[in-house]
Amino acid sequence: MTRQKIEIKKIDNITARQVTFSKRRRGLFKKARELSTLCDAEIALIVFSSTGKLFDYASSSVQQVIERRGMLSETERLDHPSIEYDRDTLSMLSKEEANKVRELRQLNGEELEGLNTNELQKLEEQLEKGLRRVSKAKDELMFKGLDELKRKRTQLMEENQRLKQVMRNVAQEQGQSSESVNIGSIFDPPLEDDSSDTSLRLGLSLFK
Amino acid sequence: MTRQKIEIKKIDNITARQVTFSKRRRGLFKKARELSTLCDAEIALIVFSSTGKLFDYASSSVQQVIERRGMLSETERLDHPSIEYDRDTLSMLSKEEANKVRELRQLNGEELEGLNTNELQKLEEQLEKGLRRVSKAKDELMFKGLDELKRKRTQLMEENQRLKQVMRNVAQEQGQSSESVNIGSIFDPPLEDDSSDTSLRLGLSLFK
DNA sequence: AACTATTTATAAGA
DNA sequence: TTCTTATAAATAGTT
Repeated sequence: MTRQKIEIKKIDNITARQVTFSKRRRGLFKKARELSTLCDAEIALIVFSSTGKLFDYASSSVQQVIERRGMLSETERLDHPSIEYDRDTLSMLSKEEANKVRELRQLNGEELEGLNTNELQKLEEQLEKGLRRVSKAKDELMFKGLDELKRKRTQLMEENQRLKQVMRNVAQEQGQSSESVNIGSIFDPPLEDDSSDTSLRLGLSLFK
Repeated sequence: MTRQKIEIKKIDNITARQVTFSKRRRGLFKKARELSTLCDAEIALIVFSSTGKLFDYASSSVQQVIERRGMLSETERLDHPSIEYDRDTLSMLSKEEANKVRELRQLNGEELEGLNTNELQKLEEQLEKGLRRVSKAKDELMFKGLDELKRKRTQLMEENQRLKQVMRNVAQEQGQSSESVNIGSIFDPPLEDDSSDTSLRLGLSLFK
């Protein structure tokens, strides 16, 4: 590709091969990153050198991409058809689907023998559909829910501390005097209502 | 990269993004094939477009490469290109690194002209290192930290509820009688130790 | 690890 | 989509 055009076949010379591997590997990973960034694609790239060394890259995580791929049916993998997904119903469906998927996975071969091919076909479709939804929900959760979770956790810890402090005050005062305590105030700064925390619940439901 | 140099950031225009995806995807897969052939490397490449369409390539089979990767120990997988990382400080590092990476990515050509080659080289190395750290930190967060946060939140909410209930009891009793309240007990059931949890792995097994 | 002559990839436009 | 083309980027062979 430069000083001289090369033929794309295995490089015999070991040193030359390693040099080329090193150069081209960098180029390949760079291209993968660029594609991911430019086009908002989810990418996993796994490379083993001829010496067995592993190099990998993923826009999200290798595990996640592998799992996502695993959720597609064989047909989908071969034909790579597009999958459109409905963001709006995602959160409601994810828990339900996750449960369904879990149940289905627990069915073993023997239990399935009672079903006919058509029923199995439907079951499989349902399973795959559910898995895809779960996968997408997980994507959503991971990229959006985490910060929210952290915030919530901090909030809870703070309130917890407040509550404990008030309890200590109460205990102390009960033990020493009869001075009244303004207990009502501890209920005042309520936790933000959970209903505003859709993505959090969505996320959590996946892992239960 | 031609008629005009482009910045590596998400392409806003949908049409342009799809065109670029299509072109660059071909390029990426070609490079992957060439690397595999020239250097006798085992490669798997999985790409999901932003519309959810799957494209994949493997020199052998995707499944085989995934399995081979899965056979490596976690240490081998995490540490391979000379990155050691500290689990305990990971969450702090990841944000810091993410910021660094973001800043570096935002530097455009003009800003970089002031730096000499050596400095650019270092900058690039730093960037790459940061990217790898961020990627790994994300893995960790996603697969371990999330569940931890979730559990913590649940625990905190439960304790919170307990505390509030006791407070209500106290308030009620103070308002009605002078019967003593065993306040000490509310400090008894401490937060469960974090190290014993396995629910995340159970949950994730759904996806395998 | 650098250099550089060429090939290759590709952004924009048709 | 496909092609064209000017230019940026990658890289094979060299040092």
